[in-house]
Amino acid sequence: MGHKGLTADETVPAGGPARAVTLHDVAREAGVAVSTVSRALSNPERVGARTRERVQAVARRMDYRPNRIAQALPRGRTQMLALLVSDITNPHNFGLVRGAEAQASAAGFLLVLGDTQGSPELESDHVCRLSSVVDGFVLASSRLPDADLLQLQGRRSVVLFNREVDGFPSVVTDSVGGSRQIVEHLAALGHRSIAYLAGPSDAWADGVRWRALSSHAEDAGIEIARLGPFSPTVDHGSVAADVGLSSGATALVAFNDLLAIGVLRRLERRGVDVPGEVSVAGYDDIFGSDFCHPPLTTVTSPVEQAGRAVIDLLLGARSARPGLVLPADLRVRESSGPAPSTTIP
Amino acid sequence: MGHKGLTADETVPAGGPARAVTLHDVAREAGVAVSTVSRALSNPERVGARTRERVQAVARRMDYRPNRIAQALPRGRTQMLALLVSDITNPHNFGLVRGAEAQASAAGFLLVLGDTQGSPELESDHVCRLSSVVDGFVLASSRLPDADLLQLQGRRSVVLFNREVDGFPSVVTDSVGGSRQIVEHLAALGHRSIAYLAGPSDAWADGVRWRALSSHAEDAGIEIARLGPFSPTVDHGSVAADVGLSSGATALVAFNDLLAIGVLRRLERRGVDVPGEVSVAGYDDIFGSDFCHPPLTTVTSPVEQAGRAVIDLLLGARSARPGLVLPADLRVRESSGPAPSTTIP
DNA sequence: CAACTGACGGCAAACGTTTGCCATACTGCG
DNA sequence: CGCAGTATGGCAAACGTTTGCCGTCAGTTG
Repeated sequence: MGHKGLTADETVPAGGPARAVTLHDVAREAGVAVSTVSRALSNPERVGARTRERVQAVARRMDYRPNRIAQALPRGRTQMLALLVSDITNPHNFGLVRGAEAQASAAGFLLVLGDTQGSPELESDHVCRLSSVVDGFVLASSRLPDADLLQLQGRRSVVLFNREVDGFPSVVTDSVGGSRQIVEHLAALGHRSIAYLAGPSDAWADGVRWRALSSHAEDAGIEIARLGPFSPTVDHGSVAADVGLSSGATALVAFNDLLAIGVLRRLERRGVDVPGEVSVAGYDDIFGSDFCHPPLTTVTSPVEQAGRAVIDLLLGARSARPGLVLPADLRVRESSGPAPSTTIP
Repeated sequence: MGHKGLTADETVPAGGPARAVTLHDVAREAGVAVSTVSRALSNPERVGARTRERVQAVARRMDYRPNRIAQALPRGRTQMLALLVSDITNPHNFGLVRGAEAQASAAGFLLVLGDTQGSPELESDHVCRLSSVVDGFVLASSRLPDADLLQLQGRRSVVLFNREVDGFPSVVTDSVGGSRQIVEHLAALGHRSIAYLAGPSDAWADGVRWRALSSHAEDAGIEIARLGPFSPTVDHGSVAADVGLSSGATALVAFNDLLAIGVLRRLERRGVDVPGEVSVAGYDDIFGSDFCHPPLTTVTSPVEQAGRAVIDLLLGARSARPGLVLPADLRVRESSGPAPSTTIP
């Protein structure tokens, strides 16, 4: 029979997937047992220098690549991690995904991505299908009930992003600090009445943001109303804008930038002057927030760093502490300005 | 020892990952052989009705979930697919990822995501690490040399997105049609000199777009220059804008929208009137192209559909033909207008 | 009633690794 | 020279599944 598994100069244009080189092939070629090859490659000090050299040379020459699936079985670990996000098309998640992918990849792990589309059922589905495949989960903005999370934690390690549950390592952006800054900013501009355009009620961040906003508003003697909930998409910004405007508030704070940008677009189309008649602010500082019209005042957070942190936590790196809160700072742009009443004294 | 693997009402707060229920457990409980359980679940007509019922009931009661890794070994297929993109933070890819994830997931496949950061080495790296794990690859905007692709195809099935190589199934957006429409549009507005702000020279789409633009420009008797290459990011739009402007062209066509948006931002900051002094156009119609300032004239394409198509192709669905070209249409917005010389006759 | 047929269930060998344990051979020491 | 101790390499059993093959038993047919 012909050679096979040479350094890959064979041309197999139509052929089915050529069988990969296995430990057995290398062992046969090197004249040793498979176990020896296995050790020579993954546990080098366990085998004599002479054989080690020879085996490694043969393996290199034959272009041997361990089969990760086969490794995973006896090891019980797959070196794969899952990242579940609620909306893969939300730019907010891009940075998270990239940070996580980079960090996982640096640690020799593969990242499996899942899009839960904001549905707890789909999320639960994904978790089930993945739990025999991955060593751990990153659940970003998870909408799973606490009980389900607890149960999952029994089988796999889990890290939460932008959600806090007792007993879970998590990374969150400082929504309450951000909210405080929003309120202070609006208060300083003379706003006395704010409308919060809420996100999905099962989104953890929605509750946190609302509570922080309302408590700080109360402290500052500012009226605040919660409107919605609205789907956090640009499209649904239209409804939100109309509802917000009719509430009579002079400032609209949206659950996130997707919604805020939608609001901005709607207001522009309706001919409402921003920030002349009404100010708008959001959360996340997503791609586009800096060049929409007018540029959006929003709470920014180091999301790529969050992606890395979340993987570190999952991998049990000492450097990452369980309850990491990433700083979130208000970035003031042109969508917020003095309250209308104060401009006409 | 206590029960284990019951329907999951056990609370293991601190415990290590509880061992999962296996075929053996079910077999023992049901008093049959493992092979019978296996068949009862995945090949039901192969086993008698009475036993089948019983086994299935036991499996359900014990909450048995097949271990995908263990299944993959004898089957030789993992039911996982890889999607490699050159830049996960490019909004253009969001739709692709979502479409692909949805379609894969619908077919019972898992999607492994890789970010190659535009580097052929990183791409090759990912491919190696993934090839024992996934059943197939989607390479989006791959920068791998043809030879490497051919070699990979020998081991795994491969589908290309936005790149065409002989012998490979691929999905591309109709860059040449889009380019024609750009040139026609600009010509109709009186432009006589265009600058193409090129992307990375190893990007397949860059070559296609440039050739299509220049050939149609020639046909229309329009001057066209290729400037760059530029990194296709918003940040590098600044350089591109300056270079483009100094070329004296009245219209700038950017390699993609990321670059185009960067150009727009730079021009606005420099006080250059768009489209009064210069028109700008791009490709992809990404998130943000419709609300940047001014809204960008660009070539749009059904990218989520592309994501689905690419998976269909990989899975060998009959419905998807090997050389799929998705329509790309020019979306005219405010960033393009009459050439300056024609407005002052 | 014997022989044939098909349905059904079990045994065991894969799949490609890892790893505990054992046998051998070599080292150095008394 | 004999012994203990150690370095080295091989055997074989896992890991959890799938699947080819075979035996058994019931049902059918002549």
